[in-house]
Amino acid sequence: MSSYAPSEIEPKWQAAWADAGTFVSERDESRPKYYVLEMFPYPSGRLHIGHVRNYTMGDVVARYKMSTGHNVLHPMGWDAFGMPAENAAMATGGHPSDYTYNNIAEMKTQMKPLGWSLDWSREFATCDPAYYGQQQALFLDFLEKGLVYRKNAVVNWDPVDMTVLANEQVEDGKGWRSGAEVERRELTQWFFKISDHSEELLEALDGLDNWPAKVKLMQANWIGKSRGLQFSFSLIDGPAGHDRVEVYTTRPDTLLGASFVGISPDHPLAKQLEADNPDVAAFCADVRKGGTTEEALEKAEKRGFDTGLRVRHPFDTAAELPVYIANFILMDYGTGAIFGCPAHDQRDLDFAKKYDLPIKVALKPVGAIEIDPKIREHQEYIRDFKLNPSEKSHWAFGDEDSGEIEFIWIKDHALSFGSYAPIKPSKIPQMNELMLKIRSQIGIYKASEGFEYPGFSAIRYPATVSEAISDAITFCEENGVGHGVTKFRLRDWGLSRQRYWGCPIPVVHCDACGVVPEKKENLPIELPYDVSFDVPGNPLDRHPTWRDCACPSCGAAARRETDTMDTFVDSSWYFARFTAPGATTPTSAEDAAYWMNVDQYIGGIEHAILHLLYSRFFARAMHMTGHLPETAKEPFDALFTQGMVTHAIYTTKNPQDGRPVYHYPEEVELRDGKAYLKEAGTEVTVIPSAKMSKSKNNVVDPTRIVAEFGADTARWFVLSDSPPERDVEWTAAGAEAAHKHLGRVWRIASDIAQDTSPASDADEALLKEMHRAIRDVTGGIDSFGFNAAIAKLYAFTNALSKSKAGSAAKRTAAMTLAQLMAPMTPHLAEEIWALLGGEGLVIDAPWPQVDEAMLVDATVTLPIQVNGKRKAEIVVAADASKDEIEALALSQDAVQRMLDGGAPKKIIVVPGRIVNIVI
RNA sequence: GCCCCCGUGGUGGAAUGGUAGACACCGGAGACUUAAAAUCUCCUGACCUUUUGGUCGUGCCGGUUCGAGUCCGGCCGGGGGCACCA
Repeated sequence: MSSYAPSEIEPKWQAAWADAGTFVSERDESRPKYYVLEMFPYPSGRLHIGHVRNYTMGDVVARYKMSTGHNVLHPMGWDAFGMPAENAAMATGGHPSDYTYNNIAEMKTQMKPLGWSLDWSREFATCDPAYYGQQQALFLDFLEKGLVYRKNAVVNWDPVDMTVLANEQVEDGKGWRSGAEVERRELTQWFFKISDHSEELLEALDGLDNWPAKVKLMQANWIGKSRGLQFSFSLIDGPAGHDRVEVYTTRPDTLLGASFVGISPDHPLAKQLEADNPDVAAFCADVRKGGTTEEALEKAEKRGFDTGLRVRHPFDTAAELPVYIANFILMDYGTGAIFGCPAHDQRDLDFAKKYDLPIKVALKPVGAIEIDPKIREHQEYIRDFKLNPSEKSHWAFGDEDSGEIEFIWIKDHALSFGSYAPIKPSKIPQMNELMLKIRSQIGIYKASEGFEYPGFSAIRYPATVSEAISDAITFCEENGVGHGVTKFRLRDWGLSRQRYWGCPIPVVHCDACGVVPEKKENLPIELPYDVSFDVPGNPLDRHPTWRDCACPSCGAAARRETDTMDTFVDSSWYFARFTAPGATTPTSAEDAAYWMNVDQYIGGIEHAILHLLYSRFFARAMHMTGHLPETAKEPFDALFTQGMVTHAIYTTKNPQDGRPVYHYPEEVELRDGKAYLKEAGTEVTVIPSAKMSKSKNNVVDPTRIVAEFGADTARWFVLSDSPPERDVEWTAAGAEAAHKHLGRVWRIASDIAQDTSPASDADEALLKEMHRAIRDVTGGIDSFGFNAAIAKLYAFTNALSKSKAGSAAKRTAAMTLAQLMAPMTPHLAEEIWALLGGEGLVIDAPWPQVDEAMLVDATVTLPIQVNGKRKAEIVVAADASKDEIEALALSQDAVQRMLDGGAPKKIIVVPGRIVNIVI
């Protein structure tokens, strides 16, 4: 007998599907459509095992939906613009276009052997002029609708290379090539007005029932709706044109604790002072060093410059507050100016300590806990006591000598005060209990003595912080201090990139007419091929002729925009383009109406915010400009975010310099639970579950796996070992086990094909097992529980292998097994289907149906618990009454022993589940 | 720094609030074989116990419940994102 030979059967069935045109989708109004999409790849040229997992998950869904009568759209393309191609051109002298298209060809040859049910007839790359030309048309329509505009924005500027850097090109605040300290510099840039849609993008999240809750939460946090107070401090003797400082605060209830005002270095007042005062200019230049990321700004040491200017407190006109220029205030958020309340904000506290500013306590609890008046005298002890050094959110303040604690501070809940026992490590448990007690009372607070404004504290006995905020806004409005406003953290989407390998922005700069949109008939505005990458900066800027053009408005000589689009633009509508990839407009109405929305979208959690939010915005903008129907405003009906494929790293230390040396898995052998180098015998340190990285030599190459074991093994393994949303660790042993199992299935099926045994009384048990398998596998696929579905397939295979059933029942069971495996291991399934005489292709066969009658058992096993601990087990008829169950449960030896002659207090019988006896 | 997620045997993991460890890997024992490979069968959370059986056990500390891996509060540890990587 021959053996399982994937290298023979896989190409055979791939050819069969291709000949039958199985995966080419066409509109068919008579069948329900199903659009399954995996996030398309960047063409790195190297298929990664992570791609294999991502596309196999989509393939399982696609093939399953084909078997349930759906007209499935499952396309593939390339997210082909971006920096790696330019970096490669700079490093090796090639051209980004050649690099990209070669990579696409290479990756496609690596993808085909995996047997995914992709409709390659719809393939495109975002760097195809046919695609980006339509993107330019969309841009022009958006521009006309007022969805795009220009404004200044900050970029990372490398002063040596004279070029803009991406965040990933900034390392420790320095340019990756030049090593020069990066500066934040303003440039005029194009923006999409996504912020106009903040409210709607936030509210519509509620309707996305089949999105992971965590993605929705991340997006909601990103959009960052907040209610606060906007008001102005009047400036004392400010420079001309600056008589007040407008601030926005989400904590107006702490206004009485204000001790300084901070403005962004990019604030108009700061810029005025910068022009007038060299010291200010020096400070501003200094804080502009470093990258633009929020992380870099947050982590940077908080620094300020005392401008010498003073403002008046709106409620205490005798109090004057200093105005600082501070490096942690963003011009993009709120008004670019804040007031600092050190008593109730950690960052403000750090700042106040550093610049010796007053710390005014504005809030305190009222109620059971008495306030110790010594508190204010002991402010110098702030942070001198920690209840637990690792608990950053809890602070205790007090008298070091006596050990008396006067109050504690619980993060996010303003200040809480108390007077209680001395602190000693042994007392910490009691302290925690006390803190919990205080927690239950916090929020009932008022302004503390000494910082009151008549009328302000009187109104403030709200139950929660949010009520306090809302009361404070009302109070301020009534007293003519500012007004309540709603703000969003979401900023407009800057799409300009000063780079070559992207979609050119189709506008023209004319001396007479200004910024003029290109005419649609001139699209696509194609990238010139003859460019060089030997010097940094944008080759489009340096090109001798490309910029030259005629003004679309007046016809005079003009210059093209040389900025290209952010690659997120490319990926914000490709899903719509797949519905009509050849259309001469961005979309076609019939195709969009039929195929949209994406029924199931699958991709990495790393795209949870930006890509998905931008796509949601784009779908709305495309609807506003007539390119998508109203129903496609939320383009992804269901979203699934899958985990990474990880692999152990094998490392030893270089004896000379102690640096790590990374070894390929093939160089390592495992013995007695330890790892050794095969040649030298040196013991190797194993770092499990690490992200794959070329430099760490732990990348798994799918092409090699397919060559060694076949595509079905690779597909089976990436689905089998972990829940899809979690990371899976690739192990050689796991891959071999998967391969062995598929070989076993093949052998079992071959044996059954030869079997002629008559029907037996084991038939029913096997068929019952089969129906349970149908139920569980179907449920597993429906709920993205692929690993659970595969576990069930293992169990069913074991049952089939051991069954003494006759050949007819076994054949039925094996053919059903083939069908249930077909979404995961389609080649093997086709082979078995054909071997056992199945009609046509298994992919065309209707999905097996569960016979409910076959799922019912006559008896049921119930565990018996005593006080929640399992003590015995009883077998009862499925329809046994509660009384019968109770009686039988109580008669168990183990139960009698526990009862020791007494009577149970209570018996809980959960039918079909469990019995719990309370004694 | 801010936001989000995760934590169960030697390993990956399973478990509508209801028998923790399904299924698989590793390991062990056996069958087959001249032998090996392949294959097949059985065992495999820890501790105590001759068997029977018992105790403990889902990162840590508490809480809710007849019953908690699951729900709640507080931590600890690991990972992802933070707007020019895609």
